[in-house]
Amino acid sequence: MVGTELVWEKCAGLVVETEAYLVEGDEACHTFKRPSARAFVERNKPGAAYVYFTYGAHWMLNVLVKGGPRDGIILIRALEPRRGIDLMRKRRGLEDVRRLCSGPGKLTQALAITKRHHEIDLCSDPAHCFRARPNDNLEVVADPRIGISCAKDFPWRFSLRDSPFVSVPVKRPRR
DNA sequence: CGCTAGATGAGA
DNA sequence: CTCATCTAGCGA
Repeated sequence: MVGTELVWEKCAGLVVETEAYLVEGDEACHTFKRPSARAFVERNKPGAAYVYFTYGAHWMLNVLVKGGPRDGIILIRALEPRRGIDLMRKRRGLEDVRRLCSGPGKLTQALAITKRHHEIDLCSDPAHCFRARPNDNLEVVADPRIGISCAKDFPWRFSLRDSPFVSVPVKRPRR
């Protein structure tokens, strides 16, 4: 998904950072402890939006993927704003383009994503979808997930190499 | 720049 | 009680 364009009504941005959560056996995935999350996976097709509220303040946008034992939920963590930037600025109350969508809670605020988008199909609505883009030299790096308190070792945070739009800069080896 | 505190609501 | 976060406020 990194490198695709997330289209959201009047706004759009390049996906530059995601995190993968595995439905089976991943302690950090909602399905590990929540029957409601498992029911969501059961009743939905791949491409369904999984939107939830956390820390009493922030919405998180996730996408359901399916592949048998590799069923998963992908958290969209950061975007490089491409369209509707002034609208994003207004919603965020910020000017700096790099800070508009550089975090999972920031991008939902910039795109006005809330509970009402939970469970919508992101494969059938042109106003809410991921568009493939021609990417010639796309370099994606994998690192440990951040912001979680368990299963920290899985290197399932994926980001566009050297993107200045990610949430937390990827640690680069010194040279 | 880095660090910390605290807001705030839903699920279990 | 925990939590896949963010920002203001403070100090260097």
